[in-house]
Amino acid sequence: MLEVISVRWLRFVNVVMKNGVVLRITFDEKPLYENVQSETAKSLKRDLERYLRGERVDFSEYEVDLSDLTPFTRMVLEEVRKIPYGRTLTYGDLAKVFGTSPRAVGVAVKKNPVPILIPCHRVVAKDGLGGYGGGIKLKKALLKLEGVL
DNA sequence: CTGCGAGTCAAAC
DNA sequence: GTTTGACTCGCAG
Repeated sequence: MLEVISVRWLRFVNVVMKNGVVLRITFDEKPLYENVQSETAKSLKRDLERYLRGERVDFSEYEVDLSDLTPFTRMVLEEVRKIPYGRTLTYGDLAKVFGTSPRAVGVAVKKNPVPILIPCHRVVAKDGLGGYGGGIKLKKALLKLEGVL
């Protein structure tokens, strides 16, 4: 079963779920037509709204689909997922964990299909913010929500 | 302080 | 094979 959640925030946060598993999250100009049925979807919608209001929320229980990604990318994203609310790591920190280069880490996190659930905005450059797929202003806004910056 | 070159390595072509 | 990054480091101006 396919479900869709759409939350207004800056633009819109659109979430697509299949059988209770989150396939992807995108930041769009327009909302998607919502279809929220399962308890999981309802719960995720509530959690998103709380999170975007600035409350501390833990998304680690939601299942995400990383099956299209390469093993390396999956590994990096799973590590990113462990970064706790309000904390950040640098690309270099993660590179050290895997014995790879900061640049390779950047390439990997850029492929994150489910921002927020996998908090790739918590990965920053050593001096500065680094980039963000959905635009740097989003990254800044998310970090601000969490009280970083 | 700022700028630039080189090193790095997974992915995409 | 070659090119390209959501990076870093080091070293000149």
